Amino acid sequence: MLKIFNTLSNKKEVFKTDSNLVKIYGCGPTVYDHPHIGNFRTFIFYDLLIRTLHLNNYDTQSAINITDIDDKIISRSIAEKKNMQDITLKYEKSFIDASRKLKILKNEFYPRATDHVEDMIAFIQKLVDKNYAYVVNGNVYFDIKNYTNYGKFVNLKTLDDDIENDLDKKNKNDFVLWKAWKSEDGNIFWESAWGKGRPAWHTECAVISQKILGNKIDIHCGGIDLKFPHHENECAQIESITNKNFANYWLHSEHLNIEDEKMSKSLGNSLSIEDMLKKYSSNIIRMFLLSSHYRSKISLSKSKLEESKKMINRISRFAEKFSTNEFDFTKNDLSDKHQSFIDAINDDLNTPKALGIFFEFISDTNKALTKRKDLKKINQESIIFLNLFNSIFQVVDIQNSDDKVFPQEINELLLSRQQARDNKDWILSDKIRDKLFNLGWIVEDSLDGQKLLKKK
RNA sequence: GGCGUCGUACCCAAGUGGUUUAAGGGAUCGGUUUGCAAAACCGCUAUUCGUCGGUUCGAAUCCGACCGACGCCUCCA
Repeated sequence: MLKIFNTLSNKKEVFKTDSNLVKIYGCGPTVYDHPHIGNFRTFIFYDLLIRTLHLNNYDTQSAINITDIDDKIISRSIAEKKNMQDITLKYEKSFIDASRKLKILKNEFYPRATDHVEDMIAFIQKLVDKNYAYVVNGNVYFDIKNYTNYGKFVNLKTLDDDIENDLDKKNKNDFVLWKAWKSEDGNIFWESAWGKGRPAWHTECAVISQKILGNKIDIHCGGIDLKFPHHENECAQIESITNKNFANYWLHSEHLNIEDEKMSKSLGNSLSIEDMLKKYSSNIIRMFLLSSHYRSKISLSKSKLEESKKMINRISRFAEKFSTNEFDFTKNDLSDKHQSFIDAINDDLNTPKALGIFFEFISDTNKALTKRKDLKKINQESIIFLNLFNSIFQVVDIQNSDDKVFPQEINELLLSRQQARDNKDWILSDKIRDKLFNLGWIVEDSLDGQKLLKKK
């Protein structure tokens, strides 16, 4: 039984659908710059969610939107004297590339805002017709006073009512649906009944999600900072028209901090995922992100990344003990240990707890292995667990037999080292070990003879 | 200012009323094993969960106050 924390109710709820196909919409990147590791905390969380649904035998259909209409993109395009597309396509590619490298399952849809502007205009017109929106100087605003359900994610009392400088708006928290063209926007605009302009962010997501996934979305997710006002405003637009829940479950992931501060491009403390991947493998980054719960803040630190690396080493060494061509499991073979791992994941995606259970299993199994009894059973149970674990975490590269073929030179060194060992010539044996190390190989002596590992 | 989240060992991090006199990982030190290493294993490291009160037969877990960190209320994953 899968439970997830629904931000609408602020409670863990049992996940229910009337269809086996779960539709998920995740707010994606604004493509004006390279995505950073904090952005990817959220995208890895989406991936975790989808993998967990698959573990529970659901099929999924998911979309992550590409926000390619935005003030920052426009100002950058003007400043750099480039076409808007030259910028957006570059950073969209950067996002997709990093997603692939981080082994994020491919979503069915990556819709761009620019491909749906006509629908947005039609949608805004509907809101205007129904009196939920008003037009001032070519801008269109949503009128929150005309929509009684405003305040799903926020306590309205906390919002103050001063209109301050923005005299166009009736209420301070009215939000813009359509932004009128200004001279700074250059030649970037779309024609509409209200004049030249462009759709605003909240409308982009609202329209795209409905267009791509239909009006029955099971899960809508995003980073915690989008809860208010972005998701509030999406709900207001859609639900004022449909009178139905826009999405049944809203999931929000916490931030990644750096030195106790939120990582963000505007704070200037961001670290691009591209640069991170130069220093740390995708496995390490995944492990780092998944070893805390998605609703807790985490801090980026070198020591934590090093720790993640060591965790992966421990798991990889464990995995190497088993014959890998049998990596296939059926649910019928699950033992209590496997089940408690699944239970942890199904308890609101509790990856740290699940990780603890898996490590406990590794430790127990290593103990059992030293006794060299029940090897067949241990082998099977371990292979199943490794596969189960990896179906969620995806941090172990299972070695296939090709990796066990070593270069000729290395094989010769191994052979002569074995001869030296047979002759109890420890000095020569150690010399060859050092030589192998310098060539990038670690040799270890076990009961079953020499074992060679590639230095990482 | 308003609203909210969090504070668990040297570090990271689960647990959110009794089966926990607090999982798991990292680190340190000692030991087993090994020709020596490495890996693996064993042992040590929180009678205590920010502080102080309260509720309860019983609290890290509920309530209150205080202290500290962070987030949202403006663009943001």
